[in-house]
Amino acid sequence: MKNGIKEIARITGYSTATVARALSGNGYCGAEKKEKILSIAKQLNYQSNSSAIALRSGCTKRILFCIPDICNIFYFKMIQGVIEVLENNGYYAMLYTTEKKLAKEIDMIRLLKQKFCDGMIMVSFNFCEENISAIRESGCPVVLTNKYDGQVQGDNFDYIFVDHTYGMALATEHLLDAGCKNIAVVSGDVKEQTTRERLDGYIGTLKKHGLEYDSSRVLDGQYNNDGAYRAFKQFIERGGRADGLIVSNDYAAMGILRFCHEAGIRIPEDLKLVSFDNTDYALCCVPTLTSVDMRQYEIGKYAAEVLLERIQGRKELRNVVMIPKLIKRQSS
Amino acid sequence: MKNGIKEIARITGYSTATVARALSGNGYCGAEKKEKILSIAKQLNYQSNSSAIALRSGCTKRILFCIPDICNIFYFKMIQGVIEVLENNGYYAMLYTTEKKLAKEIDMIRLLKQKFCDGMIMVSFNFCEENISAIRESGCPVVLTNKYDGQVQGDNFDYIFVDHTYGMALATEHLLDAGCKNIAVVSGDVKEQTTRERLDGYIGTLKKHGLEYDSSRVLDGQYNNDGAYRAFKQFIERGGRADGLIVSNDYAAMGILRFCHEAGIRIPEDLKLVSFDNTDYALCCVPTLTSVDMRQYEIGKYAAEVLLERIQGRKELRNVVMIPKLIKRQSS
DNA sequence: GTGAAAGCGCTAACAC
DNA sequence: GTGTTAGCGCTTTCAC
Repeated sequence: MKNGIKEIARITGYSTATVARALSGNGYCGAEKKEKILSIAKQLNYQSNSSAIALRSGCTKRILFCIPDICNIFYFKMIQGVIEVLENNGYYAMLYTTEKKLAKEIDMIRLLKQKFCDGMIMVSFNFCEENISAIRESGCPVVLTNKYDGQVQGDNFDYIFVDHTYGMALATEHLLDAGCKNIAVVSGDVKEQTTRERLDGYIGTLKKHGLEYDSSRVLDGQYNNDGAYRAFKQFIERGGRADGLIVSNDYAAMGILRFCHEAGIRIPEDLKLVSFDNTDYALCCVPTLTSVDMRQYEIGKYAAEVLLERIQGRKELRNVVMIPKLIKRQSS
Repeated sequence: MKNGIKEIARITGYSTATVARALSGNGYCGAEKKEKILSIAKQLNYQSNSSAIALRSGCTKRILFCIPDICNIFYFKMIQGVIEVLENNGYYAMLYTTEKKLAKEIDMIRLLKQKFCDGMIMVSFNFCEENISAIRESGCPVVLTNKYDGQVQGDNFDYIFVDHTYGMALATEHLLDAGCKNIAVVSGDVKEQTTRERLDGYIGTLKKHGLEYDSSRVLDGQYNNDGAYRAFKQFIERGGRADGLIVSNDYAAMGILRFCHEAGIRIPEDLKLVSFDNTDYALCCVPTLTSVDMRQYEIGKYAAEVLLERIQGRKELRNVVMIPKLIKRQSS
């Protein structure tokens, strides 16, 4: 069953060009012919073929949005930001998860190169020689959501990022203001860029206040709920003491709340808690969580805007840095 | 800058057919020629054009996965189920959010008709004449994740669903077993199919035990956190009493936990709580939540499998019903 | 105003 | 083994 423009042309006896003109509204077509064509098209339940249009026009009107993990509340607002901007500009967003795997990232870049999409927004924890050079080779518009220092003039990618160091400084300052003397941190693997950047903010702030940095107070909670629970539990059981705690994200903070409940540690009386991300879940906790808003919505929004500008032909580099914001609630 | 098969043929002096054979591995091509072709292809950074292949082959190797709301933990495991199956079969899943809007659903069906994808999995709270007839007209393979009674032999869609009535019966039975005498429900709008199906399970179980159904104990919490919080708060403040509560999902249950904490209602001592969905967040709460697993992972998995079978040519209808499972935890 | 024809990049049938 | 050619469905000159 084929029912393209050709078929309508055959039935009506007009040329394919005329049919195309009637259907698209571009170019002239007599009123009578147009009516007949539209009626036949409706009857045949005609729909244009998106692959043919993409092939012909060289533009798909879609963009690829790669995130490490779709099952993570952190990305909710970022996704919304991206989708809103694209939708307002007649583009579709296709979501893909890379599961933090380089091979999957490379696969997505390959897809991009195959003109599957007009551009890509990529969230990754590991921008390295391999994926960056693949992005360069693709020659297609790309926006990264991390800082990337090796960018050079003429590159085909831009980046948007949030200042993790500053965010951590905000959290640390806040706890110091609240009178905390021993601030512990439940974070992630220091091999990750984000973890290191945040650690800098923590150490820097302590130093600024003339306080000593004690590495035994910095725990690896793997950015997740159970990891945070176990890391802090172990810390306390080994005799660690803290009156302030900074946790990598709201989900992990829920693990801390759970442990503290079991251990009889009162929040905020015994321990003041600050987490990151300021997701909707920060409001659902008992107590509600003080959290550093990492501007996810704006990241998504600007990433999409910057990408569309590139697609529309901008050549100069464009990078945006977002400033985190501390939202105070019951937990501190 | 064009660098397709034609360009490689021009440079090497071979025919496009030979180049295509060398690149795809289909058909014969002399070793020497092949080597030269591959080397030039690499040099030119050649990648096949996905639109051209889709146009030519009539098959895109992608499927559209439409969900009402991507920012909802309920869908996490369903998404994983879908992605896993598709990935194992060489397909890509494209995620789209319809925001519970009929117009967006219709738009997605239009995309499907435009051969944007080979098939579609659609989650909707509102299968009606309009979207179902659009699906029929599309003639493309589709799987719905709700029960749809109007299906007829020859239809191009299948459905997978979970028995909400049974799930609600499980929850109600469990609370009755635990000794509850007054079981309240925080659910959603009865205009929605799901809400009505669950209500049937609640009323049916009460009746089975010779208990009276009191509609004032069934509250509309809009399936969300704040809605549940406010609905239950109002209920209690107006003098409502309950020793058992069934909440529409884990996220909403967190709103109940928050209210109970404020109101000094102890869980499970004063109020036994059962929620739905059994997401990871049920384990993060204090206390951990008894929750009815709605088999989201399996729904996603089977939806993808059934869809692929359709794409591969199955003509008979295929419908699957999943049985929910109660997972007992601290809250009851 | 309308039609004929070329071509986007690829593949497959057929010829040699 | 390799080349020629037609055509997937659409758009866009260009000619009439």
